[in-house]
Amino acid sequence: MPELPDVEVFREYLNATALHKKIEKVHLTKERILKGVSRTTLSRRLKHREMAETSRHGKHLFVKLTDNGWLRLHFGMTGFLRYYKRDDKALSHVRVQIDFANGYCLAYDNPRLLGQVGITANPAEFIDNAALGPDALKDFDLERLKELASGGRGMLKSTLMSQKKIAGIGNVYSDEILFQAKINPRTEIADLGQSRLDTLHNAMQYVLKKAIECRADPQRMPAAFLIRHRKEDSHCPRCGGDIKKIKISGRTSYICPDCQKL
DNA sequence: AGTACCACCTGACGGC
DNA sequence: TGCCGTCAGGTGGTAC
Repeated sequence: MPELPDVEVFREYLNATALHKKIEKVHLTKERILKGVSRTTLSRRLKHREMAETSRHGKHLFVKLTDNGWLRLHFGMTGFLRYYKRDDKALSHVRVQIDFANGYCLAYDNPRLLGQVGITANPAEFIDNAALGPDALKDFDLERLKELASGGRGMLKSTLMSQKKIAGIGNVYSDEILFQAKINPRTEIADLGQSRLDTLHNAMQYVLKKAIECRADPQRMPAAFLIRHRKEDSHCPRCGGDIKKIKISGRTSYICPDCQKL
């Protein structure tokens, strides 16, 4: 699930719960989730410190530790955060649990283990090393989209989902953006004229902002959002036609063939 | 460079 | 009820 809007909501959640609290202990139940850091280093970096601030780039959440680098969280397909009192009923797939002195903890839960937990000196360094593109919401103006369109080739949907070109958009929100912009996901990016690039850019900003506003919860999103109709045999909220499920590079995509003509 | 496909994991769901 | 195949919103590697 976690794409840019979801991770932004996690960030706000962490800000509202776990910030500025003394860390007492770190429980790591699945070492596999760690990336580029050892169990002991993770524990040493966190212990006796506090989470001072957060930042997000694409689907990565960064948490600054007082005087000691940044914790990095990536959520894969099934990760999420939960802050609760330690004696409350435990979640089923907690991979990292950070205990605070106040008796509460922040749990990183991730059933499928496809995410990553790491430590980095600072977000900029990680973003650079990973060669991530600009954040789709914070750093992606119309000019950058035009640059991307003039430089590259390929299907629009693949471009939107490429983290090295634009960071933060995944399968669900690329479908949503293309649906709102009325553009077919197989459109060649080089074939987009100025007016459609403009439309696409507006749709990106609108969809991502609106999704965050709705706390990344499809139920709260406008009825005109495709995300509420991601199943077979459903109807386009705009024209009433049949929503189609197609495969693009092995990923499931939902489109309205009438609104999104090639 | 782009694309298709597989692998990594586990859980949910539909069909039998 | 239970077993089995299929699929899932991410990413990275492979071969073409």
